[in-house]
Amino acid sequence: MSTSATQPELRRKILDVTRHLLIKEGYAGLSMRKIARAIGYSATTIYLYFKNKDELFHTLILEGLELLYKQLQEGVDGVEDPEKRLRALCEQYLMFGLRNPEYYEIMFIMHPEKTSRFPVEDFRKGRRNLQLFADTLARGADQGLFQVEDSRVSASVIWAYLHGVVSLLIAQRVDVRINHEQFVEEAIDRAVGSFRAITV
Amino acid sequence: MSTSATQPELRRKILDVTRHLLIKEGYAGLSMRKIARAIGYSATTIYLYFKNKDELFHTLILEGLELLYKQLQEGVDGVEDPEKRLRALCEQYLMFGLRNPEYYEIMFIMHPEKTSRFPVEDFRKGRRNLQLFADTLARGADQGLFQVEDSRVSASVIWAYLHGVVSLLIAQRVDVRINHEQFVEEAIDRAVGSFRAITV
Amino acid sequence: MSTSATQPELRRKILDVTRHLLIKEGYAGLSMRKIARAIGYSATTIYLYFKNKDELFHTLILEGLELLYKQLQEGVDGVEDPEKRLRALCEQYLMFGLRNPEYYEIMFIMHPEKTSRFPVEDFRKGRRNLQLFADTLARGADQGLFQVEDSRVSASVIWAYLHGVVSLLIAQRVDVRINHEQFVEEAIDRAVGSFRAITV
Amino acid sequence: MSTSATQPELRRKILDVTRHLLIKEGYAGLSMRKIARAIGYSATTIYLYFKNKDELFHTLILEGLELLYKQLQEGVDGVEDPEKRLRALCEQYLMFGLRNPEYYEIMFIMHPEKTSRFPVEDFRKGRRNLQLFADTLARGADQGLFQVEDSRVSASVIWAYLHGVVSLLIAQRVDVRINHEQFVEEAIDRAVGSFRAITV
DNA sequence: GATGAATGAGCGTTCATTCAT
DNA sequence: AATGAATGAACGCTCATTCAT
Repeated sequence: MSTSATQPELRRKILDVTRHLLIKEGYAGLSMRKIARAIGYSATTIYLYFKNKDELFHTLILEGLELLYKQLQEGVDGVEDPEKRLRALCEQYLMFGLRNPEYYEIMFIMHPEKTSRFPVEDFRKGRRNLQLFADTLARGADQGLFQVEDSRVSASVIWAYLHGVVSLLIAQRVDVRINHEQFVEEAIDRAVGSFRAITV
Repeated sequence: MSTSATQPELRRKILDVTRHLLIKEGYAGLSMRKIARAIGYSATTIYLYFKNKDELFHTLILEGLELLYKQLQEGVDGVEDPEKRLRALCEQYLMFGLRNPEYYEIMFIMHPEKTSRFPVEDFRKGRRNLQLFADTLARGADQGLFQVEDSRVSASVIWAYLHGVVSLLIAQRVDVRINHEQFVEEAIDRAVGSFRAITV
Repeated sequence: MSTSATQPELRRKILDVTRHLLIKEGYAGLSMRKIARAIGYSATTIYLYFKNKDELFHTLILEGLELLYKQLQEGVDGVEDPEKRLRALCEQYLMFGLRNPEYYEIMFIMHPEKTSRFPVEDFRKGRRNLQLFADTLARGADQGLFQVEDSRVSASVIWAYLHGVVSLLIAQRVDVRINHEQFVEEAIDRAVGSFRAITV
Repeated sequence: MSTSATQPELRRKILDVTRHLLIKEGYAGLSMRKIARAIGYSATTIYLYFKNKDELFHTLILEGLELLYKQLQEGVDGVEDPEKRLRALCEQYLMFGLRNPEYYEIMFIMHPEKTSRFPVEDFRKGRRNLQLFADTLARGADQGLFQVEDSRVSASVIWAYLHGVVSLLIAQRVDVRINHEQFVEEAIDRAVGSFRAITV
């Protein structure tokens, strides 16, 4: 698929190390040489496993999107009630973002100028995640539980909310004197609640 | 305040040009030499007005925070009704972000690796903006209109929501097939609505 | 002869592929890895057949000189008249250069910095080609048909003429608005004619 | 004209050093770093005087073409007799090539793959030199002294001859046991002679 | 008040080559 | 007979920054 697989463990190591360096350095600050130093190999070696920097990051993006999709799916597996499903999606999304800030950074925060160089395949994978939200919203709307006009728009709105929460936390921009768990919980509550149809 | 102020107009020009270049080039793509070329002075000259690149950007961040504060204030000026105030704050915040993506980028999106080098002063200025939300929420809660436990936490939540909306839009991550105005409007509606106390 | 000959067909394939790649890529743009990819073997394999890049090219140079010699010989085979022989040699030389620009490039155009590393053997082979010209000139002079003082010098002169024609054409330096066939023909005519003894 | 002139002597020095390194290293083997080392400055400094490697070489090419033109012109200045003019042009051309092998290398030997990146301006300058030959040939033909059909074609032919002589000598491919002066002289004699109309 | 001159560090990438298997 | 794994050196180039004037 990508440059001959040669030694799978090292390939894995490169991906993992890159991922972790991303937290400290960010995309812009991360160079092939730094990655090489961190894995204890020469910079040239990385090119045995990835055609170039873009491909390395593209691989990480795909992995992240895949992982997120799996976690979202598992989160809703067997859950029938639309609101419970929606809540589960939100929780899974936040959990994913907070537990995998490195993945999150390249997946959703990286500047579009860089992003645009990656194949559309990525975007398709990304949309699949959004669709999970849209489907759940649509189903809830059908059952009269959610107040939704256009499920795709609403899914984007809730995604934006969650994205805001994750990215502020990752960037350590939420005041330290605030209880982060309480913050996250309230964010979920209100996000989910904002879709609830008022039933008198 | 910072490096001998010598010739105020030039200092201003540097800041403005930098800000405008930020839109086109992004932070990573912006170099001192490019700024120099754009203002028609030598690169060295910039160092007469700003100690280094960090300080230049730090100044812009402070300006942005100030500008945002002013716009938020103006938006609520004379508006008494808490919900209308909250809505106005949301609208102003979004408008600021979407009209000044350069400011927004360095203020709220830039990687912490960069940010951490900036003085705490910035964060204080940032908190002042959040406080406007908190105050409005608190006032609404006092009047029984909002359902709020800890106004600082809730302010952070609504800020996160708005931040999500702005940053997805700036990063051009919102599906082009979605009506962006509708998206923004719904985002505001739900965000504000999520604080409304249910009054039967 | 050079590095254990192991599997003759593969050795042959490496040489041929290299030769063909030379046309597209030129010497500078040609790397061992590209050759390896083109023959469908690993880069390491080439080193089983050739000590290093130099030896590979050296082998090609020798082959080229050999091929040129054969073609020159065939061209004059059975031709008795000195002027016709000389003309045939010129034609064969030009034909060889224009039909095998890859060979020609490494044989006669490549920078001496590279060439100097090659064994003198090559130059001996090269001289043999020149000798064909010298012999023909000498014979013509003996018969009073050519005006030649030192046949080796004169052979070098005519070689230089032909080399100029080939290398300008290969390097695409001859104005496109000029009829190249006419150019080549005139070049041969004058070159041959310049040796003709004036017989009134 | 090209990157700010800053310190003219250093700019000159870069050009001269590059020119001389070209003999030893050839175009392909010559790097910005090598040039930098040779002038005793950092590689970065070169970029203060030339936008990039291409511009540096392009400047040299233009200089060379200019210099050649001047020498050709001076050589025929005041010379009326067409054959003497033609001979003078040949002599000047050869002298230029042999005395400035570095200029000659980039002007006429460098691979077209590189050449094509240079502006057409260069080619125009190059054609101007060829035109001097063509004009002289045409004039001689008008006077019935030269046997010329198409002066542009014939000029190309004589240029090819001369180019062959220069490039073989520069590349040190002419047998050392041959008297080079004799070789050059004979080359000129025959080249010029080949245009002479046979007058009985 | 402004700049010309210069640089060391770093970037992504390619290369010929080696060595153990 | 062939290769997978790895590397040091080099490439063209850009960057933020310094310093003397």
